[in-house]
Amino acid sequence: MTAAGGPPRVRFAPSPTGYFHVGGARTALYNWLVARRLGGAFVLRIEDTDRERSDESWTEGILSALSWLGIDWDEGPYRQSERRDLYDEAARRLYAARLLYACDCQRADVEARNKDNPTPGYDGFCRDRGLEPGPGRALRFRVPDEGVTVVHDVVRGDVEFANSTIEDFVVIKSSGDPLFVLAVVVDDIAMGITHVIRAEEHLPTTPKAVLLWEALEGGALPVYAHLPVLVNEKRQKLSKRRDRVAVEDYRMLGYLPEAMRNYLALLGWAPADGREVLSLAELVDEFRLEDVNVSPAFFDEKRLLHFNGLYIRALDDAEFIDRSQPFLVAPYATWTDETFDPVPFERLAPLVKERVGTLGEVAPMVAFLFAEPFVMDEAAFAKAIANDPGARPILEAAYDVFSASPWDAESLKAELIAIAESAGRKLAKAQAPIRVATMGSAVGLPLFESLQVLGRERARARIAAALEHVGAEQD
RNA sequence: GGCCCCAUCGUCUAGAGGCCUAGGACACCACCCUCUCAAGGUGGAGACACGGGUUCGAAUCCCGUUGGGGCUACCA
Repeated sequence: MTAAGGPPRVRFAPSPTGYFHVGGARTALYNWLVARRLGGAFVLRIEDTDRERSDESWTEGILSALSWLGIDWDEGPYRQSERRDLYDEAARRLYAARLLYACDCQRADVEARNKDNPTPGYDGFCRDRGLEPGPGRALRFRVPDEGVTVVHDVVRGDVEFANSTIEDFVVIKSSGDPLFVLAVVVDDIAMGITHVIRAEEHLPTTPKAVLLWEALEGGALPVYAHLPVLVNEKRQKLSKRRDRVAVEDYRMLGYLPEAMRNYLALLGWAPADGREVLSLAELVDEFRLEDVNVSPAFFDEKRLLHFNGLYIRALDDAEFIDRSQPFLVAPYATWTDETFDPVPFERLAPLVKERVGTLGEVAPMVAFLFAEPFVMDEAAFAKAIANDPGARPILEAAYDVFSASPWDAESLKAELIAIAESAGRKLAKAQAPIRVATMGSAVGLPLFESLQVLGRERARARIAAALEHVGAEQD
């Protein structure tokens, strides 16, 4: 029987042993969606029973990443390191019921005995030795020799494990510290968890959890849901060491949390119709654990980028300007506070918004306005000016005409069209030298609006400088 | 090796026996739009791993093979 009826209580239980990656974020999201949809509770629990590898700074990173994603918790964060008494008590109960036994086997001994064993794992050597618990002795769970343990999983159906294939697993280390499988079950029971939603990699340990849950008389088993793993381009499970997929990295690159959330939600789940852009409210409303896919999904940054662009363009101008602020200072900005001016930025912002995939791309696009000294892309200069014999007359004409022309985008465009005509070029070809001379790049924001904001003096000064530069090179 | 999971375009997926000549999206290609770059529009190429069943009929159900993945710690 599984827990049913009533609002669900779910938990997200990361271990603070490294940076928070997108796989964990997806798991947290799915848990959160289940809780919010059914009016349940989302419990946050830090699984730091491994004192060697756990570090408080990783916990802080997890908390901040969750907050950034808009995933809030109703209880916690609990820390397993502070709940030691509960695990000790559970172990005492299990030992008293003769479900646990002490073991002093060393790994090497077990392996030596298992040399010819076709089904390796702990061989039960200490099962009936009657060793007293104590320092240097681990406590193992006595797994039934026969029968099967079934894991009822909403996404995978029933998964059966023959008890004969489950070894007598350690529950308390020889140091006396509890092992995660015990801590998890004790906590899930104590916290009234109704749904255990986690990554597929935990599926093999789930029968052990079920055995412990029953041994501890935890009542109705939780509903299990093992989500497909997220994989890299080589189809391997995303790993903190191998793959650069920290949520924090995406945040720093200028991804929007709502875009990340939307993308993550679609990794292993899709709404009934073909919609892909879904608001948080829609996600909460439509997400169903039963509809989660079973096969691994590749975390595709290209697709994430697409979603991010969509979300950025959907921002209204004022919000875009507001959200860009953190990305207009170092290390994104190549200028100093003294040379930055919010007014020109805000005037070009609507044009910037249409052209960036991440907020991290904003600063480079407007750097021509603020960076001192002005930075020139030498390759673009060579192509559009130095190696183009027609560039000089165009620049000279622009330099002259711009001295008196009305200074607005429309007039500037008209002037350049006239210059292009007399140079026998189309506007697309004629604008290149001016663009490179004034903006330092062959690509970027629309030229005329940019010139208008740049200002007559600076525009002409840059054209003059380009002329001088090309003159020097040709001498 | 053992246990377990998975298998639709390169990628994320729709598809729950006839609606499939397999739909959408990203990426890719072409064209249109266009002051560059984007964005946008139109079109194109691109998949049911294989073999057996079951059935009047299978991408959908069953079995097998192959392939991929996870776990196999006194990590989580």
